[in-house]
Amino acid sequence: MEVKNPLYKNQGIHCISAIFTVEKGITKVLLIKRKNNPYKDMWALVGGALYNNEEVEQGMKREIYEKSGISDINLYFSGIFSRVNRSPVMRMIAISYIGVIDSERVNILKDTMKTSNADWVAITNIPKLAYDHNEILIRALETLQEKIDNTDILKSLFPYGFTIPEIHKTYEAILNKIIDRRNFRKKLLSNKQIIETNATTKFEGNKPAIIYRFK
Amino acid sequence: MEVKNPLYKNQGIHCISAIFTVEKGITKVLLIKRKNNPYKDMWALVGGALYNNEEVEQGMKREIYEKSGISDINLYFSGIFSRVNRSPVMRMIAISYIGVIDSERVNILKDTMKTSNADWVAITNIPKLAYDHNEILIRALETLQEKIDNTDILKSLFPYGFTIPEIHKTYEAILNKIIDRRNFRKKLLSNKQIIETNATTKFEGNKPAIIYRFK
DNA sequence: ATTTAATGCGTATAAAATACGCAAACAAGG
DNA sequence: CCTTGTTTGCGTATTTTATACGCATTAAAT
Repeated sequence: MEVKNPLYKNQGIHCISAIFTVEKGITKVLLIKRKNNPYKDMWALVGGALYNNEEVEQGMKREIYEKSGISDINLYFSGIFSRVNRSPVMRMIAISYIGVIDSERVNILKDTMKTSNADWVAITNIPKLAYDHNEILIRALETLQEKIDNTDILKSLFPYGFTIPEIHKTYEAILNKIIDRRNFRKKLLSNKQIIETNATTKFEGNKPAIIYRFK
Repeated sequence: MEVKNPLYKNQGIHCISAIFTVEKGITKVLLIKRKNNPYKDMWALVGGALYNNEEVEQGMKREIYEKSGISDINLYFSGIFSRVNRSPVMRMIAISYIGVIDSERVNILKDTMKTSNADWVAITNIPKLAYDHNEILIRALETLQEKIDNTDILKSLFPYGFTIPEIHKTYEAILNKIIDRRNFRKKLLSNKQIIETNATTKFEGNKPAIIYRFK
């Protein structure tokens, strides 16, 4: 069967991911620099067009892998962006997800088929991005805050273990507000997924912190 | 600019809505009977293809209006369904929303350009639907339960007022579990959006109930 | 030894959720 | 007219969760 109605021909899906990390209490997002038009040489969130032979989440992960090298990441739905002229090329509807990763665990590809650069950029320092990616990023930050308590976001940030002060600082960075240190500890340790190791930090000029890890 | 890569040509978006109501403690969803192929004469959720000149939520509301006559409804995002062959015609990605309405407030169109019938069907009695709409409906029911406490869903079901026993029964129907009557009352009345009228129900063989309404 | 700074543990209070007792209001039936 | 059956409406007691905050412990620096 062939569709005749031109009202819905040549639509496409953009799979856009806001990939976050937190470095020393600074929330950052992965941006790539576009090699091609449209928006050549502009910074953008990671993403691209969905292929006809793949599902949306699969397309997200392929784009993430192709443009950053990241291959193992959990994604969470964030939003849909369908302004009619959001792409100058053809009608494209963006579906956006968020993901979180420990930036020290991965080496980001700086040059690929379609990107000439890539970097973790503090969310307080975001330039004008391609397409409507600034808007997508704003929604992504809200999603990040909404999901932090009921997903493995914190776990993704500390694959090798963490101290309570470390993870507390990260939590505050994501929520962008002060959380009582002692109450945070209590809530965190009531989580059965967290186990204490017998290691501690050392040589930092004050009391060493116990290292925990996620099951 | 023209897109050459055939990997993402001729994709389309399905805007699919699961519109719910609750009648006497029975949760029901609006189904329409398709007039055309594919899936001619099968029941389906309300929806259709997004036009190139409209945004997703706009397309949802247009489809709802065209196929049911409902024109005033709040929608909440539910899910994305992108199985490669979910449509036999061309590559279509479904975006689904839920909405809730008091079925007594509207007259559903039974015959339109594209539908030969329409009805409120109890969720325990859903037939095999067109496309992947059974799957979309399962997700929609989850969304309905997730959103009931933090949206105007209950308000939509009682546009003219309600008694506590009525709304309690509806709440239990949606969550599909027993909620303590007295605690539900307390929680509901702590909501500042609810005001007491000086009317009560009458002549029902027991104590009359006070009629409340939403601001 | 003392100071300084951060960690780890504890208690007290407030707010929200849950469990459940019981009187008041009405219709129906003797 | 009084009793029975049923549902509404209001109340209290308990548990759980969230919030506020005091203070001793540990280690480096002096």
